[in-house]
Amino acid sequence: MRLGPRLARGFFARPATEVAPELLGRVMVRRLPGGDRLAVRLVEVEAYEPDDPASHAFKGPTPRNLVMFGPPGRMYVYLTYGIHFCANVVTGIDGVGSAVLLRAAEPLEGLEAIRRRRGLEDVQRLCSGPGRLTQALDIERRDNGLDLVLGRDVFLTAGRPLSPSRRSRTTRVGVNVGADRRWRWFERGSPFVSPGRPSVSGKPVKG
DNA sequence: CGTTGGATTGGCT
DNA sequence: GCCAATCCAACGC
Repeated sequence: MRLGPRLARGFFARPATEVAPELLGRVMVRRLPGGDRLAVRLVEVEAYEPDDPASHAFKGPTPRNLVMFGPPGRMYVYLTYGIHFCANVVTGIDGVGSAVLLRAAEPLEGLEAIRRRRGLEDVQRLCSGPGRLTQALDIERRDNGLDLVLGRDVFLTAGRPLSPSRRSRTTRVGVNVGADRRWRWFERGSPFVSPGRPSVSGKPVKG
């Protein structure tokens, strides 16, 4: 399986809506304390821009979202619904808050280790959602702020990016404000994409 | 200081 | 389809 070279800082130093679709087909590598290596291929992402009311960064820096305002290429991890962690890649320029949420992936390496972590056999559901992906890769609060460009424990490699014709684009999942923005991208036809339902234009997700 | 609700998931009706 | 789980940042008083 081709991992390719690491993605460089410059790759992330662009608007989230530009970086997000180009992350499809890239490989996320996770080195576990025991030495095991996990690798997954990204198949679903969402962009969160600075002027985006759905973004954690919309109202300015807070202790939680501070990493989003730091340099690009770092990982922003937060706890959602008190239960699940979500992993993002920080994008744009230092000092401005933007990121790409990693929503789903296809396991490439360490399948059995991932199955054990998830307590689940079905390959298609191992990483098919933001909370599932972080559980599969053992990403939690302690990993918030890790540098994906220079770090050893988590990083991204070139993989094989998807041509635009193999990408699909919709509104984002679970978003109530800024629901009209079509900032979710995924690999067309992939069985590893999350089952989450995109927001409907003009209507909130819930209610 | 008390309340609210969320970039979700899995289990149950 | 419905809803509980479980934390805590954000916000109102």
